[in-house]
Amino acid sequence: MPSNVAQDSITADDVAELAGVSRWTVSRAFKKDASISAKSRKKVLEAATELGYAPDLLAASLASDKSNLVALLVDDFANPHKLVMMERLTRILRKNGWDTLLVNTLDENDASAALMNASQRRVDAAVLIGVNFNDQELAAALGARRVKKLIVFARSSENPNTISICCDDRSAMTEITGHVIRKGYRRPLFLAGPQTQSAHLMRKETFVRLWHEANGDRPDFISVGSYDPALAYQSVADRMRNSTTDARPDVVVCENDALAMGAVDAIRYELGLKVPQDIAVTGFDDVPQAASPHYLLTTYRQPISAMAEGLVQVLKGESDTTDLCRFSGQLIIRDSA
Amino acid sequence: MPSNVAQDSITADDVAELAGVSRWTVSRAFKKDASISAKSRKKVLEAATELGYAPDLLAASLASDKSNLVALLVDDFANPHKLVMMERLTRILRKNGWDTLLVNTLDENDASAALMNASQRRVDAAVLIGVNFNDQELAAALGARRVKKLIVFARSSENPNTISICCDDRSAMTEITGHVIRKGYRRPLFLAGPQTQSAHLMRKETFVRLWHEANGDRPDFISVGSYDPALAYQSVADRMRNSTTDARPDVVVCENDALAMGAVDAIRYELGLKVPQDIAVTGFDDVPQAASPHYLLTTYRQPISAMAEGLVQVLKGESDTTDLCRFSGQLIIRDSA
DNA sequence: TTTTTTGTTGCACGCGTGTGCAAAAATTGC
DNA sequence: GCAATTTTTGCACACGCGTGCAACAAAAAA
Repeated sequence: MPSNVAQDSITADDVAELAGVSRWTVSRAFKKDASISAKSRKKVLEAATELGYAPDLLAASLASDKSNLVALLVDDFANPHKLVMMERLTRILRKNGWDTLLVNTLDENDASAALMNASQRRVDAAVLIGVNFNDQELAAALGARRVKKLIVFARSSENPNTISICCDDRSAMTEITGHVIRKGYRRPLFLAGPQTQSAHLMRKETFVRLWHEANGDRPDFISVGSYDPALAYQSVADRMRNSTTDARPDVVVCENDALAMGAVDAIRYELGLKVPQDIAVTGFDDVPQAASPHYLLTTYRQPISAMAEGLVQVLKGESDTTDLCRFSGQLIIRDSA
Repeated sequence: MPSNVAQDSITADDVAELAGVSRWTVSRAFKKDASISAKSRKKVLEAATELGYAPDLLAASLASDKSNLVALLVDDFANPHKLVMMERLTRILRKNGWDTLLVNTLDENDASAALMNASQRRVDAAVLIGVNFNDQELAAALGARRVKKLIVFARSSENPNTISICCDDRSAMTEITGHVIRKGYRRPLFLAGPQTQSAHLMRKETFVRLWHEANGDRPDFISVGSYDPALAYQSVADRMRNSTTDARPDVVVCENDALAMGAVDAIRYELGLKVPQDIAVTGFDDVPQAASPHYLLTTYRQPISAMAEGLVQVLKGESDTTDLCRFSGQLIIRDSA
């Protein structure tokens, strides 16, 4: 090999030389609101285009201690709603300058290992959209100051060190309950997900309380180990197979659409009954499949985009923190109830 | 503030001091197969645990020119199969030391902008699991040496600068076609996705060719603009609404499950017909929903995990490159055909 | 024209780690 | 017990860019 000229990576120095300015001016040309004349910015950008230069975000992160990276922790890939959230979050984050590190926490025994790993990449924040996070572990991870901001998305969290961005579960469930009561159903069954974390109990408790206030009795409920339609199918089938028609619920109120879809299928294909004539079903999330003619789920749509914008505010440090858990969505009434 | 002691970030220097060794020994303690004595590694690791130290991956990437980061480009969030692939890829990549940058390319007018962005983070490779990638743009992005490796996952690509990891579409479709022919269907309709890229045509062309060889006639087909069940629903409904029973297809062979699910729903809820008695349907991918009693799709399961392991081989630079497009999956026969 | 103000540019230093090589220590052979 | 090995350790330098400040030029005011 004859010479040792720099081969692939062009740096700001190269651009500086070509543009006839200093390296720092190059840096400024790429920074919005930087103190630089229009003339030299133009010079620099032209030189950059000619050389095919783009700033190295790794080096920038190291130097500025801001990575513009957000870790997205997910542990529940059976729920199609996660796909919706990922799409919305990645898009809106990107629009605002953040990239997304997707972390699958299914294998980790605890989320803090994943958090640790994310922190090694200096993420500006970790966003949890999963379900199985132990509040104590989160607290520990934050205590060790491993990650700058910890945000629980689309779920309420009681952990004071955590920022929760979600819609008002209580008022949402109140709408659903009101609809169910108005429709005149008499024997509800609440289908809940994992009962391990307190944050998951809100929807159930709200429903149970409101129902009791309205009708005097306390609705029955069952829970499944994860938000998986197949599991919900099994649970509902097992539960109802031996019920007499009289003892059978006439409406299944589900914690979310993933469970509701399993419930609908079980009612139809396992019990041979009709939805909603024999048993009605409600969901939560309004996943795309909920609108299909097969399900036509009555459900509740969270304002994911607005919530994602709220997340951006938090990242920018411009949030009022107070209203982040009071987003309100929309009850979507379809045929299933 | 009285003193200026280092507050949050503990570096290798801190650990070195506590362990009584040099910073470079600390570095070695965290590197597998490094030349270091068991004794000093133990000392270092204990000190690290005590201080809560973890190596900074940003600085490491910068120094070593290896980021252990892979960009995953996705532009198709309506297809539930993407969720399966993301889960599998993130898990297996992580197990092998790579983190995943999730890039939503829905908004980008072209994938090369997304590639550029990923390259600024020095990703070791970009993995495409989307659909709307223009081969010319890919070539341009690679030509500018913006990204080290470009991998097309679960799709074949003719671009020579690209590494394609996928199952053998031809033999997979041959299995499906064989099943359809053996079942004795007479009037097939092929339901295809976007017809913009040549890589998408393989399944259709294989089916059409084999069918023609077997039965002499050429099957009809329609295509939809994206792999979205709702779109497939519309297309199938529009297509068949006015068909007489005789002219109607008796089997709809779909490019994947997302389309097949839309087709099944259209047949049932728009045309009021039965699957498979009136019209049969086949899919591709074996998404979780395909196994639900509502669809029971006859479909083809790709060996995603094995393919992901193949991807790891490529990342490690240990691949034989040849067999990467010859993975073979499994025909899953259910009730829909 | 001189002084003040505003706008623009250059630079030393730091961010936290890896690499390759040379010095030092530990181990082995005779 | 000494030399030849092998293992282990330390170090200068590099990675590419941002920050804060000081120097400089240009425009505005006097």
